[in-house]
Formats: sequence, C-alpha cells, structure tokens
Amino acid sequence: MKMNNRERARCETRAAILKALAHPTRLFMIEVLAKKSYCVFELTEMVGLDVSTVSKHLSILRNAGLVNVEKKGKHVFYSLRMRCALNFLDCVEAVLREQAQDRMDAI
Amino acid sequence: MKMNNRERARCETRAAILKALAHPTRLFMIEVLAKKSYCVFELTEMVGLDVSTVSKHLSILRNAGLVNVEKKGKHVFYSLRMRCALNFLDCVEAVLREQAQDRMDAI
DNA sequence: TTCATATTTGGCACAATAACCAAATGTTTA
DNA sequence: TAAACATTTGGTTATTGTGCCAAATATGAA
Repeated sequence: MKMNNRERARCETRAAILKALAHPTRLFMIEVLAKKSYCVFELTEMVGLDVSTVSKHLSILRNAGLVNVEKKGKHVFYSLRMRCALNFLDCVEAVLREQAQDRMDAI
Repeated sequence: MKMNNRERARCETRAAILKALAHPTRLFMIEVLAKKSYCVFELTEMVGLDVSTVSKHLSILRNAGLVNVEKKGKHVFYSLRMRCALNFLDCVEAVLREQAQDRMDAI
C-alpha cells in the first residue's frame, strides 16, 4: 500500500493526537486528571513548572480533544475526556516490560 | 500528587515510546508492518521519502522497541513487535470519532 | 577482487517545541 | 472602581526533529 495523499492526511491526523500525549508533563497531567479534575493552579503546583508553560501544555491537550474544560469563577478546571487514553498507557507499560525482559535476556 | 524526580523519570520513559509513534510516516509504517514484514527498500517505495529518511525513522522505532529487525542477505527486514501498538491506534480512532461528533453537535 | 545493490550514518538547513518572563485578559472581592 | 488573583498569550532563546544529499558500510554477484 502506497502512502498517497489521503493516507498521509489520515496518518497526520492520528499522529497529531499521539503528539499531544507524547510529552512527560502532559502524560503526567493526563494521569492525574484521570482521577479527578483540577484547575490550572493546582496542576502547576504538581508539575512544578511555570504557570504559562502548564497552560500551554493544557491547551495542547485541549486542542487534541483529550481533556474537557470547565470555567468556575476565576478558575478553569480540566478533566480527562478520553478515558481510553489510559489504555494507551497500559500498552506503553507492556512495551516497557518487554524491553526490560530483553535486557535481562541479553545478560 | 507531585511530579517528583522519580515520577518525572517514569513519565519521560513513557513519553519516549509515544514520541516514537507520534509521526505520520512512522505511524504509517507501523500499520503496514502489522500485516507483514518489509525491507527498507519496500518501505521507502511505499512512503515516498528518501531512503536515508526512512532508515532514520526505522531506527527510531527500533530504539523504542516497537519493531523487530532481521537481516537476510543484503536486505534488512522490519516487522511489528508490539502488537498492542495497534490498540493505541484504535483508541486514537475513538478520539477522532468523538471529535467529529462534537463538530456535528456544534452545528 | 571489483561491481552493484541495500542500508546506515554524518552533515547541513529549516521547522517545530518547550521553557521562561512579561504583558494582556478575565473574574471576583474590597 | 481599584486591587488581587487566575489564566492565557506574545516574545525570546535553546533544543530537538525532519528532510535531503553525500559518504560510509555491508553483503552478494560477476
């Protein structure tokens, strides 16, 4: 199968979602938000980076459709929208376990 | 939960795997390799980029532990190693469907 | 050995990311 | 309205990622 324009577009769309997940800070927030929703300030404390940085990370997750946003007074609460993103992470875990096994085998 | 050093390291490891997937060309190859193994030359034809570029993409997938490599004569065959990477993509598909639904709702 | 083919690696140019600070926006409280 | 707080946006810089070409490496065939 050749990667024609249609196919390329399809892969770009999918890759965009994966890219949104593919950053340690965003991954961390996805996991935290899986438990309950938090406002930007709370997430900033947990993450330990500048508020503006965290806000930008959240906008990336938002644009990818991975989180929900809800304004309450002067706070903005984020929550995990795509629960199946967690399955992602389980699969990643499986990859890592297998990598660890390989390293054992190599000894 | 704070993102301490241990937690940061854990997220970096996981993100590294997602990063390896988060590119249209690599995503395409993952899907192609899910069906059967191919050599670099065949993949290059399908992808339509320079061989060196394809080779580098493959090395990224290899380093992430997502594909297997097998040398046969002067050819190098790649195959999908982590089948569960495909579940990843099903989940991505679900995200995309939900996004499309949102756009419908917005009308 | 020499040639042809297959793949990888190095180097360069350009685009995209991610971090911070500072400034702008929006919202509640005094 | 003014001040305080929460969040977002703009700008800058450093780092990384991606693509191509050219060169290096590896393997099989003549």
